[in-house]
Amino acid sequence: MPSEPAPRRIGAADSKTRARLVDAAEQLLLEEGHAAVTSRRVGARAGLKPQLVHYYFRSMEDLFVEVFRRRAEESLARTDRALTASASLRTIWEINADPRGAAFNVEFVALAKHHPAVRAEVARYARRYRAMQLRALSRALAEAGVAPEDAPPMVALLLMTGLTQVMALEQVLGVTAGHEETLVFVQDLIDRLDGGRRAG
Amino acid sequence: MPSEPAPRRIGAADSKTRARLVDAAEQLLLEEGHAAVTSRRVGARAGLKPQLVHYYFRSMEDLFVEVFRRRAEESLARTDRALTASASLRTIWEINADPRGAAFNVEFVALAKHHPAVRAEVARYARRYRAMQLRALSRALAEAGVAPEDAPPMVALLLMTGLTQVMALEQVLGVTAGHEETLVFVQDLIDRLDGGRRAG
DNA sequence: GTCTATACTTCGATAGAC
DNA sequence: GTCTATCGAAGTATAGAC
Repeated sequence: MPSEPAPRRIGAADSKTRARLVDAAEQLLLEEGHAAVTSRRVGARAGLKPQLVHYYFRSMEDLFVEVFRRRAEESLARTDRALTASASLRTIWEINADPRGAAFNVEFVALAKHHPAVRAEVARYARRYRAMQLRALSRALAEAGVAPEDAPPMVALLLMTGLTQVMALEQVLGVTAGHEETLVFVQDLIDRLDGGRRAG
Repeated sequence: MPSEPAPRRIGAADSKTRARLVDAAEQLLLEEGHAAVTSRRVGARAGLKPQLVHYYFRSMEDLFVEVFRRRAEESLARTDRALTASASLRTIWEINADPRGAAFNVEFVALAKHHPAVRAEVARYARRYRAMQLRALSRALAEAGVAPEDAPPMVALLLMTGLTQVMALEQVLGVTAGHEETLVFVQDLIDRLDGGRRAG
């Protein structure tokens, strides 16, 4: 049987040096975009030799996946805590409207289009996040007395997600016409629903 | 006075060769993402020497701007034609739901984050497109008998834009849970509004 | 007005030293 | 288990020939 072409050795996953490289990659990704995340620049940012990137990660794609995974897990945990503390419509909206992570999304969606490993990881996270929010929103809408026929939780969730994402994205471009008006409208709606429970 | 540092000569804007380079760049952008749009690869795709890219464009960023501008103008013209022919809610929705261009958006938003010239061009287009749609949607909602207090046109437009964008984006990831349900819901709503004009 | 020869930088990756 | 010396390929851009 044709043995594998001698895989090169990869550093331990719990290495301190490895964590520093992931930190550096994350910073570069946020500040300058994924095109700036090269082994040389990551090494320089971490104060380490660039070759170490290739020692700890089989490829640059692997490094991207690791950066994403770390942030995604943290984000899921934070959202879970917030929803456990309070599952009101207001809380769910605020979690969605939080612009942190919007810059990340832009970079990782672009990466996902052409890197299968990144795409798989982003998709996995998107599904978990969606399911978590859907559970909370279903309950919150029911408690607010909104009938599922009038506003199916999944439809409401996609509308909310889309709205916050498009506004975060336009913020980057400096296009903010209508944002304030829309935020006021949505928050009024939520106040009415959250306040007047079982009122319709 | 310190004269400019000798700008190098740039090819004519109406050159046939130049158009071929823009075509090649557009193809590469769609197929493999903006990271694949390098002078070498654009040249190869066009069947030309890579140096020609630098003859016709002062920088790679200029090439990106040109690719974007060409598509954006075409898209604006197409939308304008569609809205002139029919300004119903259904038409406006269908224009938005058209997934063509979604792949482009992902690439150019990522580029815009770190290339000022691209950002300015994308923002300019976004504003024009938004204004064009807002005019049409305001009229369509009024004709359907929807009061601006119940559904302000700007709010409705941002919701619609966000919804179609987030679905197009998730399509790329292979995450389509809830999409069908949401499409049916929206289309039912539109049918009711477009059909029962002045019904409320 | 058009194109090419060439310079110089940076890239990802690996083989082998400690 | 950790790190470095080094490679070949690919990147942008310009000066100068036609």
